Amino acid sequence: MLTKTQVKEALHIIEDMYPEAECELIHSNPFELLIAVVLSAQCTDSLVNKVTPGLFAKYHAPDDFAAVKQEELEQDIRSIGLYRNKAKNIKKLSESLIEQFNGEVPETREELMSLAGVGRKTANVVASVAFHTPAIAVDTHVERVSKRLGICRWKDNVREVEETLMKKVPEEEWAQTHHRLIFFGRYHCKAKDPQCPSCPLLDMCREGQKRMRQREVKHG
DNA sequence: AACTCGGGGCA
DNA sequence: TGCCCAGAGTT
Repeated sequence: MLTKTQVKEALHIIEDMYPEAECELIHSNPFELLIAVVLSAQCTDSLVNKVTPGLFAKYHAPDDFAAVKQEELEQDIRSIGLYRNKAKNIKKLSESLIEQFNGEVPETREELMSLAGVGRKTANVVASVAFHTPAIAVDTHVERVSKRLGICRWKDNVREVEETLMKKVPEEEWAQTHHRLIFFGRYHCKAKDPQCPSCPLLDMCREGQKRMRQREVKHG
């Protein structure tokens, strides 16, 4: 397990790898952020960012999504893929926002998670980005990178990964940590094809060391 | 913990 | 073609 100091160093190195890495999920209000995060499931943000300007020019509040016909909403988000499920999810989410919170996006993680179609990851993103509540959103990249590097244990579940990160990263860096690990996981520490030989974190990486040893054996 | 959902993008 | 993608709900 990496120490707090080692984690800090690792995050610093990652930041140098992606100097312009910024949060792509910034929206003018919590509702738009919430919808954008739900839309981003199983696809990249750049894809979602293609439809959100037009989408939010047309829909401004939960009432608008609740009122529109499902087929029409499907067409409005068709280009991001999985559009039938996502249109259905957004309508259900909007309806539960109206029912439970009078159409206002709640601020706590617990309240956010009580909404239809909102799980731990989405709740943490919205709580942290929109309401500046200290939280770390753990998605598949964050989880994989944390485990490979040795920030947390291999057997940790999402909740435990989250807790470990919160312990080892200063609170003021939680939001940016999420995005650093995402970029690193997406472009370098890839799920099926990690680029260990060219990785600046190799020296401190548990999984990287292991993979390099296996590589040596394999190649003689 | 292991499925199910299921479309666009890219090699 | 085949494989992946910044998840959530259900069993």
